[in-house]
Amino acid sequence: MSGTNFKQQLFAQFARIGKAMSNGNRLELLEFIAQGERSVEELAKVSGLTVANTSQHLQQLRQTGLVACRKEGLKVYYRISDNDVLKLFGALREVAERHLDEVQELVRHYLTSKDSLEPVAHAELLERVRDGLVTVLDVRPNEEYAAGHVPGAINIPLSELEEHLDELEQGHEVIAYCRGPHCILAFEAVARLREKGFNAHRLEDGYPEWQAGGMPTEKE
Amino acid sequence: MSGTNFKQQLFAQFARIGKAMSNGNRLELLEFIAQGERSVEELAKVSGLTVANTSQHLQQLRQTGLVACRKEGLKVYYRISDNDVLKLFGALREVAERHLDEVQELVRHYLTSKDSLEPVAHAELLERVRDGLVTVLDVRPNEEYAAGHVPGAINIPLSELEEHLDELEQGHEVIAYCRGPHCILAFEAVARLREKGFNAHRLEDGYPEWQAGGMPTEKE
DNA sequence: AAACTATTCAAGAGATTACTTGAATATAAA
DNA sequence: TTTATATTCAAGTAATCTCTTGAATAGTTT
Repeated sequence: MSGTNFKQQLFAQFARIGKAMSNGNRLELLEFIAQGERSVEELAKVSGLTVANTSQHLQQLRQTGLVACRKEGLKVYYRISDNDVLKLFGALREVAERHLDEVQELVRHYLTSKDSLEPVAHAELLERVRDGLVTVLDVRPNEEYAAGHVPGAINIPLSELEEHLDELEQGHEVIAYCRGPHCILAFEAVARLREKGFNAHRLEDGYPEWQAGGMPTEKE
Repeated sequence: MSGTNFKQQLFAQFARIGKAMSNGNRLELLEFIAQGERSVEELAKVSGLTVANTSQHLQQLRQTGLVACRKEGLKVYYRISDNDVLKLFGALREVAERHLDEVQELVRHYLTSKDSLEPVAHAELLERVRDGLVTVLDVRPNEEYAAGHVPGAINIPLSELEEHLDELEQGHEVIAYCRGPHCILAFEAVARLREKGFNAHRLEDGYPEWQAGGMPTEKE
């Protein structure tokens, strides 16, 4: 039956997108690329893969239309091809965070393990802020920050973190927070900041919990 | 570095979701399930797979949290676990339709091949409607239908098609339309209706083109 | 209990995937 | 032209995936 045949061919094509996203290294590359155009070399470096391997993954992403590239001189720069790819990535992430026990486990483990993340309690944070010892970093999107945030916090959405590192003082301690304990924005911010040499920590819970706990807030 | 390790483990988990969606048969099953709870046997039948194979695919979907199931007597009924799974599927579909040439090719080929789909032109449709010969079927979501539709068209979103087949007369010719030439809702409706024995056809283009072409419209 | 049914489990064959290694291209600099 | 650099290509290996087949399990009916 040709209708069925069409359907199967169609789903086989859809599956190519799934396949492109079925490898952790490729997803990591995709996320790096989502932060802005990157060359193969840069991507290989941040992902820890060999250049050849990186190149092969990138070509798979390209063949399914998830990324596009342009050549400039010796280098080839890869970028996300379209906004809908980010939406897809976000949807995948959400499903994973909500339905995979392993993800929740993983987040909980890393967020609570002392030597890797040390969350900072609410009261403790206020003290440190008063003493002028810390920079509080809100990594949520601009709109959410504008709707209310921790007093004195500066806003750098996670996606723009690398470009705005100059707003943070190297010596200063940085405390990052986001939406809540299940939101991994803050974790990622801390991980990235630590890679850059910052003394970064994570706020226990997120803004909703801060607010619900009766702590002071501030609006734009 | 434990931060990097966390990240890689996290992406490896995300990749499990991609892997679950990396097979055409599984995606087809997922779509059937999205239309309502189905037993393994039913799913095996509509997909054309063996029962054992179907069961194995279903378990993969279940292990990644995309579907859930309940047992009732001898049968096991599978359902979509959550709305966010549908969002993910929709996002994947959109990316595939917009970025894979093969999908566009496939749709164009099947949509234009005479013996399988025969699109109906705008002017021709109006004539047939006037003569009371056809039922015009709008397969878009309710909101879109409410915002404007082809005069006299009835609205059955694709996802509810099977449940509302009684609104269509068997003998009557059915002309389906959706958002546009790249939207495959209408094609699927036609394919499914034909499987059920209806004399179904597809409207050339979709509602935006109909409107843009200066044809009459109607609102809720 | 015995027979039946829907589903799952287990093992195996063939295809596909991920990564490595070393060579091949293509562009830029000397 | 020669040399250097960034990327891609190609071949090979180990691991994984899909599907088939036949048996095992769990629940229903007789």
